[in-house]
Amino acid sequence: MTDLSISPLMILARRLQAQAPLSHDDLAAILALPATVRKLRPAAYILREGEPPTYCAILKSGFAMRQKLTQEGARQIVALNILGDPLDCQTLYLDAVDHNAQTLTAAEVVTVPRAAIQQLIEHRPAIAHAVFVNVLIEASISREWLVNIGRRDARGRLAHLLCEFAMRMEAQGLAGPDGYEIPMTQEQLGDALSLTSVHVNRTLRALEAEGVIRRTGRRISFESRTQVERIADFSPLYLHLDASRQAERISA
Amino acid sequence: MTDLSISPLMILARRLQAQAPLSHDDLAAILALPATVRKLRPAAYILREGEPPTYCAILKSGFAMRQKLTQEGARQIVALNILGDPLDCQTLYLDAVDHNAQTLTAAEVVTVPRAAIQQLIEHRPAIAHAVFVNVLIEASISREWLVNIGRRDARGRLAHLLCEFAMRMEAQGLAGPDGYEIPMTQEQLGDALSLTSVHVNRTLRALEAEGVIRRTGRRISFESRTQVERIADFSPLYLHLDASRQAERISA
DNA sequence: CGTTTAATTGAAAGCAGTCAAACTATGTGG
DNA sequence: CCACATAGTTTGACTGCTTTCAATTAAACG
Repeated sequence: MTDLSISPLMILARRLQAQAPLSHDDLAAILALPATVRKLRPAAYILREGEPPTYCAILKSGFAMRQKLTQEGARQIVALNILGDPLDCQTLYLDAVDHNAQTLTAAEVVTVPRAAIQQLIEHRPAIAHAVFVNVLIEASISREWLVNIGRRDARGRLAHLLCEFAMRMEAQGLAGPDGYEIPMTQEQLGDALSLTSVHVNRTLRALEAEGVIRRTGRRISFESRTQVERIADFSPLYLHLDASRQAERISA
Repeated sequence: MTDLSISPLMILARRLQAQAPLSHDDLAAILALPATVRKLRPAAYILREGEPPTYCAILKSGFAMRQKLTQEGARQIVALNILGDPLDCQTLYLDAVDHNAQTLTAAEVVTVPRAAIQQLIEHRPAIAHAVFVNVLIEASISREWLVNIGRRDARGRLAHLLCEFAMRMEAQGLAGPDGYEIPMTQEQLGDALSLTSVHVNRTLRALEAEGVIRRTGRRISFESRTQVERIADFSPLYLHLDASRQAERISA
C-alpha cells in the first residue's frame, strides 16, 4: 500500500495476480506495458457502442458502469465496475464495441493499447489465463443479473444488488463492517435493476423500515446481513471469489 | 458437407475457424483431441450448477439452453445454444459451474476433456483467440438479453428473441426464407423472456394477428422481417456475426 | 443564496401475472 | 383403430406490482 511512486500498472498486475499465479517475468512484462493515466469526470464516456476498440482501460479509482440504450431512449445498465476492473476486455478480440462504458463518479483510468495486451496474452499463458478468468467472471455476473432482473421482485432485486456490491467492495478492501457508499443515484439504480427511480426509492425505504438495512445519504450498511441475503436469495458462488482468494493466498 | 465419415471434432473446428483463421497444424491439433459423442434426450442435464467442470461439450445436433433457478423455484433461461455452440467454455478456467445446461430437444454432444482444451489454448494462440471470441460473443449476447428483459415490453421482447434466433439459425444454415422451427414450448419461451406462458401465448397471437409473423405449430416465419425488427428494436451488432463471416470467407 | 439535481411522497393507470378451464395435439396401450 | 392419458396451447376474468404523472422536500453546488 505504498502509493505515490507506484506504477499505475500495479493495479492491473494485482488484479491479474488475483486470478492466476504469475511469474516474475509475467509481472515484469505487465509493468513494462505502455500505459497512460486519464482523469475522468462523472458521466464521462470511456467506450462508445459501435466504435472500433483500440485500447484497454483499467479502473484505478472511482466507479464506472456499462450501459446500452434502446431506440426509445431507455437505458439499461448491464454491469458495474470498481477498482481494478478492466473495462474493455469484453471486446478484446471483437471488431466493434457493443455497449457503452461510462464513469459513475470522478475516476482515474489506466489506458493500455489493445495490441499490447493482445501480445502479452499471446506470449504469456499465465496472463492469458488470468484475463480469461476476468472475462468469465464478468459473464457469470451478467447471467446472475439476468436472473435478478427476470425473476425477482423489486425488493429481492434491490437487496441482491446491495449484497453483490457489498461483497465485491469488500473483496477490494473498499467496504468494511460499516458498509459502503453506493456510487449511484436512485435513478441509476433503477437503470441497473429495471425499475423506476420512484420504485427504487420506495423499495429502499421499505427495506429500511423493515429494519434490515440502514442508510445515511448514499451510505448503505446492513442491520442484518443474513436477512438481506435471504431476501435477495443471494448465493455468492457466481462471483467466483474463491478462485481469486486462493490465487491471492498463493501469490502472497 | 460430406457427413458420415466426418469426425465429430469437425463441428468444433468449423466453429473456431469461423472466429479466427487457423493453420493446418491448428486444425490437426483440434482433430486429434480425445472426443466422445453422447446422445441426449430432451431436458437432459449437460452441466449442473455447483459441480466442478471437467469436460467441454460442443453441440453437434439439437438445441440446448443454460438456466438458473431461484430459491423459490423460478427458472430463468440465460442463453440458448444451437449447432456448434460450445456449452461450457463459460467455465473453462473457473472452479465451479455457476449455471445449469440442459437440452431443449434430443441432441448430440461432443465431449472433450477440459484439460485437453486448456492445453490446446495454451500452446496455440490462434485457437486461444478463437475460443476467446466465442466467449466474448456469448457475453455480448447476455448483455443484450439484459436490455431485452429489462427495457422492452412483452411484444418487443418476444420479437427480439425471434429475430435473434432467426439470425443465429441462418448463420448456421439451419433457417432459410421459410423461417424456422423454434425448439421450445411457450413456457420455455416465457422462462427465457421473463414472461408467463400465458402472456407469451397472447403476445405470439398478437404478433400473428398484426400480420408480421406466421406460425404453423412451432414453425415461425416472418411476414415482414423489417417490421418485426422494428418492433424488436433489433440491431444485430451485438451478435458480432461480421467477424465470423469475415473469418469464414478467409478460410473458405 | 439562488439554482439545479436528487430524493420523497401520493394518487391513478396499466401491463403482465394468477387462477381456472377448455381445447388441441401427440402418443400409448389395448 | 380407438380410448385414454399427457403435455402443450388457447382463452377469459380478475388481481396486483410497478409505472406514470405530478408535486414537494432535501441536498449539492457554483
